[in-house]
Amino acid sequence: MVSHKRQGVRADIVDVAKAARVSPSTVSRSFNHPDLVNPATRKKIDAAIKKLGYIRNRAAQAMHGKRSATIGLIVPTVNNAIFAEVIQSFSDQVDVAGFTILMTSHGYDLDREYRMLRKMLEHRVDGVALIGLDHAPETHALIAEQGVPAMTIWNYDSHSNLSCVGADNYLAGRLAAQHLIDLGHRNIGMVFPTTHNNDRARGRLSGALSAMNDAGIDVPDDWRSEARYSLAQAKRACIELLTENRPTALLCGNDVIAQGAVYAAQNLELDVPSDLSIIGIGGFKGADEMEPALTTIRIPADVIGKRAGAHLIEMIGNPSGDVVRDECEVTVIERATTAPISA
Amino acid sequence: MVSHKRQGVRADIVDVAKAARVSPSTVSRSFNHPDLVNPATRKKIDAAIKKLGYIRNRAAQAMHGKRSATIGLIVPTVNNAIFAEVIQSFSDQVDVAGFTILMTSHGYDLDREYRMLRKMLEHRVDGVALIGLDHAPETHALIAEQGVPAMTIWNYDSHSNLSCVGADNYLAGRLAAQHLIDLGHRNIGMVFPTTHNNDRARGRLSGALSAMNDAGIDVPDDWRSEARYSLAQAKRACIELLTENRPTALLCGNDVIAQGAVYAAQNLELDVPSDLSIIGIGGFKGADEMEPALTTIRIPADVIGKRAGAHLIEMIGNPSGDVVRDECEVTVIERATTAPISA
DNA sequence: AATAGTTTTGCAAATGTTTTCATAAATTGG
DNA sequence: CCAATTTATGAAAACATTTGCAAAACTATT
Repeated sequence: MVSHKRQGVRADIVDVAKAARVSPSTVSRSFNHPDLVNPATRKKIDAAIKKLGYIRNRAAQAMHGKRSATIGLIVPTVNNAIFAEVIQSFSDQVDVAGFTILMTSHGYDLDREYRMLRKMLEHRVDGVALIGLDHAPETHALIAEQGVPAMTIWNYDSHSNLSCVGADNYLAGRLAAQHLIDLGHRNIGMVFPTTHNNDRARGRLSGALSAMNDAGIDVPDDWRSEARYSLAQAKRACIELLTENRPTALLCGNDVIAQGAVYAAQNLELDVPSDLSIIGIGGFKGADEMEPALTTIRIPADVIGKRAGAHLIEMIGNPSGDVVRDECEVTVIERATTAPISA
Repeated sequence: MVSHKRQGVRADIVDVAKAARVSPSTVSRSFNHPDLVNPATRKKIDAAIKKLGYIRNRAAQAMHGKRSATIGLIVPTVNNAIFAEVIQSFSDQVDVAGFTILMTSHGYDLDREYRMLRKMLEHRVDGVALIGLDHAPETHALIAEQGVPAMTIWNYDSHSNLSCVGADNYLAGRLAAQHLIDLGHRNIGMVFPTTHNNDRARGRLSGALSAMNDAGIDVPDDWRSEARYSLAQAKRACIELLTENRPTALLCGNDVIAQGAVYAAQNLELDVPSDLSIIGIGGFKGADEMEPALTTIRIPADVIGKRAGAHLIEMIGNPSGDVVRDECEVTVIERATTAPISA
């Protein structure tokens, strides 16, 4: 019997070559440029691969300056319906192009985001995707310095220096406010998440405020409330707001808060929408299945994720260095939680 | 001026070595065994690293047979509150140990899961985590053959041949049924997701059925309904079930279905819990914030993810080959959607 | 000041691929 | 049937690290 490599050791490209009686180069070519190798030889090689249970080593490949076939995805948190949706569609999109996702979360900590980016670069990802446009200066610097194709997901900004695909949150805020104004509301309460390190919320808020301002509507300070991302918190904040004041409508910075607002109204025995109109922003999947179905400004997470993936792959394919900015349309989805003031 | 490497090319460990006037080996050691290098030298090296913006190459490291510092995570979908929660806590846990997650989803397609596993192995992940215990035979074979530390998350099974950490779904099903039975219910409808390729649902269903059987309760065929994972679908299924029959309680295979059931009841003007008790299984974060708050069997996603991460890291550290099986406790959380039959 | 012991460093080989270049074999055209 | 192409393969260098081994530089001990 011919001498074996010791058991339990993973087969190697040269083991495969030996077994197929060809050179390692040919095996490598059979993977990467199948058209350059004789079909008959390829068959022998495939047989050897199967027999030995060979699994190619991407690390070795990446080391060769070739693509690592990975894309870094850095998100604030996975545990959030709306991010989960983008992540899923982004992941699906890059998967078909043969990429695998390296994912980390930073819990809205920009320093941590920077560290995660470094980690990704250590793994030599072929590209990175981040959420939103708020990043530490070092993060921007590192991306520029390393020249890695990068893409920010979720926000559109016509002046961003990083490529971006997403929605215009300012516009979303405006649309939400405009919808309420169009229905005749003048006394509008606002419940938003904190805008610190959160450009989404910031954009929405200032958009909403500007629309209100244009319509000559003033929002008193105590008609504005801040809620963190949690149904319970949102509900509590809304109950508080509604017991002290009595706006005819509530503009909520996201759908979770809006849902909390609906619960708050139910809790206070206010009828939605006849006593109180409620509008959210986001359009997460469950929103039209609520009772009553939520009126909201839809930000199309699936489309955004998908397009972000496509753009990033394109950028990896030919790194022109040009920044791409792709605006995804936001739409007002009128459902059952808003009604004209007269009703 | 001394000749430079051409601009724009990433610095390399030998560039750093040159800049710090030491050998590449020393630089490498300074990363991997800092205690073996003189603090003064280390300082010089750190300065050089900073100056050149050097980022170490994990690929090259991995190629050396060392750890790749990545863990593969293969899930059915990210886009599901309950998985998102496990993913997050798993990810946090392995992150502190320096690992990065390579993540893919397969959309409940076991063939695709196998392909994803191969992909992970190509990247030489140090370990893999899968969801649930239903996998293609080739998946099991590949894991065994490659000897990669593997862990299944979400289900506990005292006889599983793969390491597992999770809850006993059979028990969860039993507890849910028992809770209703204890409240005096005898006419119990059941709404479950499809049990094909879904061992979670299968376990829960058979657990529930066995408890009912023990109590001498029979569930007629038309009191059982199947709903896919979606609020809208669940709601529809429940409305259908409730218009044709009038059980006093509904046992739902997961919390999303339970929430759909609550909506269905509201839609039919049935009061929950006085006209109809509803119990879910899962305990997702939003459940206690619903109106009314959902009674459910809590399966502690965060604990499961965390412990799974810990176990897997442990297995990577010393690959004894022993399978670990860790059962996480399920608890009935009695909230506002269940009440005694007499009420 | 010489010896032994310890700490710190460098050399060179090894890791698993891909790729360039060269060569051999097969095919085509005259 | 010979030259000119074309196609298929192999040899060897390259990629960016890590590590075993040995040498060199210190310390401590006498």
